[in-house]
Amino acid sequence: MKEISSAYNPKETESKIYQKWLDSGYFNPDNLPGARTKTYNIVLPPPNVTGILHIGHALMLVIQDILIRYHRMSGFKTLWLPGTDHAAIATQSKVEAMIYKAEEKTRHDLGREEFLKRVEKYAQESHDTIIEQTKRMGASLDWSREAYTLDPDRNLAVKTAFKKMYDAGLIYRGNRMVNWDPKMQTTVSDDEIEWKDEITSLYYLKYGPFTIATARPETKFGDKYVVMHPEDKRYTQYTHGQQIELEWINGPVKATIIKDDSIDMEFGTGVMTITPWHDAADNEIAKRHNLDFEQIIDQKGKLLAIAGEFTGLHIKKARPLIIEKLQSKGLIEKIDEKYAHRIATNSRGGGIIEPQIMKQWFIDVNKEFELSPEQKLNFPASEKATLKKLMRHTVESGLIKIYPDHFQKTYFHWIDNLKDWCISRQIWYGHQIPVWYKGDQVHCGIEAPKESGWEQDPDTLDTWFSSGLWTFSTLGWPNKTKDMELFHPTSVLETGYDIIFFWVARMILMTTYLLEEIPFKTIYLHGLIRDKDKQKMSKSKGNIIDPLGVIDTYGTDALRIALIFSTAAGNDIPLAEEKIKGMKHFANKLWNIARFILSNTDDFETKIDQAKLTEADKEILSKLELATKEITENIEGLRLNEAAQAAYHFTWHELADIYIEASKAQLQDPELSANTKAVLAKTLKTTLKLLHPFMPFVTEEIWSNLNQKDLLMISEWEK
RNA sequence: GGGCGGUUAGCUCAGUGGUAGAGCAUCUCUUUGACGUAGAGAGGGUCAUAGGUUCAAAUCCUAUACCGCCCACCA
Repeated sequence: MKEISSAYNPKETESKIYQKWLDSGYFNPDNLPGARTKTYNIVLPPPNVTGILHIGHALMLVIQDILIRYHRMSGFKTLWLPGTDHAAIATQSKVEAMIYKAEEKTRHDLGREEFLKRVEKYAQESHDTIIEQTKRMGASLDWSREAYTLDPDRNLAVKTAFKKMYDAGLIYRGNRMVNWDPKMQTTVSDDEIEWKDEITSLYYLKYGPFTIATARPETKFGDKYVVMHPEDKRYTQYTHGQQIELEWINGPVKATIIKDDSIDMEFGTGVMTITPWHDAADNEIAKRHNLDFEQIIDQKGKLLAIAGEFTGLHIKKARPLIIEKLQSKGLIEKIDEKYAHRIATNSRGGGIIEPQIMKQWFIDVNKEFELSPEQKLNFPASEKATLKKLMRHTVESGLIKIYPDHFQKTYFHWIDNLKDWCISRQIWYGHQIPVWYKGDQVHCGIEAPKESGWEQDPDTLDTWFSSGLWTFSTLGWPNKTKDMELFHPTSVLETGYDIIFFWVARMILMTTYLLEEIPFKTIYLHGLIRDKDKQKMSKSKGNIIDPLGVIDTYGTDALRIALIFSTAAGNDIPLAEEKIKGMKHFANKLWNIARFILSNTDDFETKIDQAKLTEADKEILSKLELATKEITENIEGLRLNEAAQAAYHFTWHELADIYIEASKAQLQDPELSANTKAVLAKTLKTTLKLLHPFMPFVTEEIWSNLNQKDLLMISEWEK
């Protein structure tokens, strides 16, 4: 027999095998042999260029690679399309921090052009790292089609999409309340806000005859509306619109009584004053009653002229001084120093959110429009569409299926509460808004106007605007390409459930409008990986399992099957290193099964003689057929964990424990020897195929010893 | 305040109507020509609790308890 080490060595094998796959060209569907009329296609959720590969990426890559390899072996024209995301705010803030640390310079010190050069350099390096790491997972991605959310092709798609929506009135510019991050000097979307618990002081202030409570006295200068519930019996003497004179921070003011049923009578005194410019809830009340909006705080977090003697002070510094003044004027009734509330922060590395009313670009989710007669959404022709309606319709009608299905409710709930999406950001790294101004004129287009004097809007687009186009911008849209024709809509969108709002919903929004079809037929949501204490993995907690470290110790195949083995869709996964270790044993077991069989036969093409089958032979062949059926059905049904368990169980407890033991005696029997070899050969070959999607490296390596004419990765999955 | 998920072996998790499973841990045996990074075997579970449906429930229904997550304009 050939000289094969008794222990499987993943390190030696993996890079060699991956290169072999690359050389074969089979990652690219155009190179796959056979007729292949059916297509199967997944776009990789693009990892952020700033990041390094974490265990969540590893899980995503494994799930998708299993689906891809299975379908490739099953005769589909299979495309898995890779790419990375420029993650605008996250990337910019990271580079800004690095530059400030090294040179004490801000982006404004460097200027837009120079700063962007720096960001691009960083993004490029970071990109190379994460791509190398992705390859180590064994991902069979078609690198010839790799895309970047900020490259020229995607930029064309973004501009085209923007223009189409602008022309249809679905994108508008307007003054609205936004989440302003004074630290990064940009707006942030609702979904990018992270709420943090904080203990602070709650001040009870005397506001004329009332007592109002506030945690933010520095916003109170402009308060001239006092709001209470219309049914609050304590305040029946006051009427809506009534005006009263009272002494306030900087002197006497005239306050107006407003009755609004959004007021919680139980809270404090049941009375509050409002700050429509700087608080979302107050803003809603003010809009309902058509009240005045006054800005108190500027974009840097400093108080405006309305603050009188405090003008120009930063709110942080102003607060104690304001309290002092209120104290001296006798306007403070009491202070609750242990008031627990939540503050909004920018989760992408910025500061505390200060709501502001600003001129921004928005996508109108409620504006009605008509779909073309060619629409592939089965949306009733009699009805006017809105983005919101289409988002709901695609899932409700079953055009798009979500696994596990309870996430449907989450999805609907989010849509029902969806407000217009603020898409402009005041950062520099990203797609610049394709709108130019000249005096009062506005031009939206793919190219800048030819005449001089036009100036482009300096803002960039929310990173999810470009991500929302991902399923088709990667296929060449807006050009009419062969890839678009073949591979859209995509088969499955596989991602973590934490990203359903950010991304999944936005892809549906963009695709249903721009293409009038669905972006994908199935959404498969995986869970979040947590440590054994169910904590989210994060650098600050120091509980990260580094997939690359694990690969070095146990091998990629062990990590892959460990990740999938006990992972039901949508469930969080506390990953224990012991499981990976156990799966390393499994890879080794398979290796030695192959070694045993290889030491007994060189010929893997011999036909099995049905007449000579022993009971043990019949048993293993029938179990093999059963396992094949079970694994196939489970992969088709997206129960990858059950498929993996079935493959594991068959290999270890049917093939190794029972049949290989039985075969030892049969091999000694001259009557049975030849046929036993044929059964062993057949069983090994099929087992390798069954395990290949889960453990591609070790199976391909063993396969290479079987004198087969082509790679295991394109061998036929025999159902 | 709404919504969702979880509670199964010492630990971490699979299992969704029909005799309870995996990895790790524990114990015993095996240095036999596939495998000592191992194998064979063993112990260990009233499947959170209480009701209900069913011939049959870890699995379906109802309630309770505890844990966790998401959403929300409580000053």
